[in-house]
Amino acid sequence: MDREKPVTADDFWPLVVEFALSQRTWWVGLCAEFDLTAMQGHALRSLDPDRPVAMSVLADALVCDASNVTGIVDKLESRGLIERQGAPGDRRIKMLAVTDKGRELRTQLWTRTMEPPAAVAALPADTRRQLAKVLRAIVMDRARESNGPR
Amino acid sequence: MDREKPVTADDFWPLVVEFALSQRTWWVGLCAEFDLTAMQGHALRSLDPDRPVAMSVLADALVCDASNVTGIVDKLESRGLIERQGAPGDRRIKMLAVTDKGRELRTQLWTRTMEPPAAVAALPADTRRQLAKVLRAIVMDRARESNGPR
DNA sequence: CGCGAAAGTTTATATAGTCAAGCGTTTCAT
DNA sequence: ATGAAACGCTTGACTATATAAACTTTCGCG
Repeated sequence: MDREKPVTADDFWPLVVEFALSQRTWWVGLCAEFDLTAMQGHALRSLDPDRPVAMSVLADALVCDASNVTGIVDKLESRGLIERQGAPGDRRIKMLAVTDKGRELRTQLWTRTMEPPAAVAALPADTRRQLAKVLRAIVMDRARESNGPR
Repeated sequence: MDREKPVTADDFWPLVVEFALSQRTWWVGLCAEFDLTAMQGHALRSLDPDRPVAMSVLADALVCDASNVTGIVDKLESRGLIERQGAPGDRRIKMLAVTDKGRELRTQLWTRTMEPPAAVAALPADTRRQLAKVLRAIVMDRARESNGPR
């Protein structure tokens, strides 16, 4: 079974890509457990129950168009998970607040999300720390690129 | 700028989730450079130019429904990147072959994909090798889980 | 006041994902 | 061999998501 093909340094990036791809179905499946689509899950995850944000802020966080957020928010709101609220001082803005129901679901989702697969849990703390460093660097790298020249 | 918040081992898994989100837009953008959607990119990437496979095999690789693959393959075929071929001995099966044009595009896509972000390229080779080992274990773990009890 | 920009929504079009039904083939038990 | 069941792929209906354009309401500012 385990063909002992040696692992080289150049395997790293391809494996990151492979890993990222396997992420997709994992997240979709996780969200499905709560009757959420992947984007709805991301949205609920992004929202801070203690600090409502404008829709445009959520759009930025999800890296998607504002018009798109309308539909996603519609769905979450129709399920009573979040609420559109007016913003003081600017009637154009709609602040997104997480309801109690939403807060609870969000916690459950978070709990499930944080259950690492066996292979991850088995990693030595030091390795996890190293990987965390790399991932953070990549995430920040990408964020800088996509926010780009301000 | 760089706030020196220390990275802990427990940051790893949360960062994977974060990474998943940033990965989405990265891949979508990459594929868009070649006028491919994310799934079309995945499909083209999955197909082996030297070894045609049945549509159902591609469906498994993409972890999506067979009916879905029909449309994706339609698009790729209409652009002349792949071809449906009959299978010897079973006329139900359609084998997917990558055309010369598809082979070339696939190579370009692969080349772009394999350009590691600066954060990765900067890692010492030994670190990359170590981390590659870890990731391979995780990826294989996931694959085992989703293919499940055969 | 009046102009332009911003925040959200709406509409149209295209891609996906799911599920059910359909069609031609193949397998297999009898 | 033959008929029922299983298989491989396609279709159709429905929903979700992405993108782009037009539109509404509101704000900021000269």
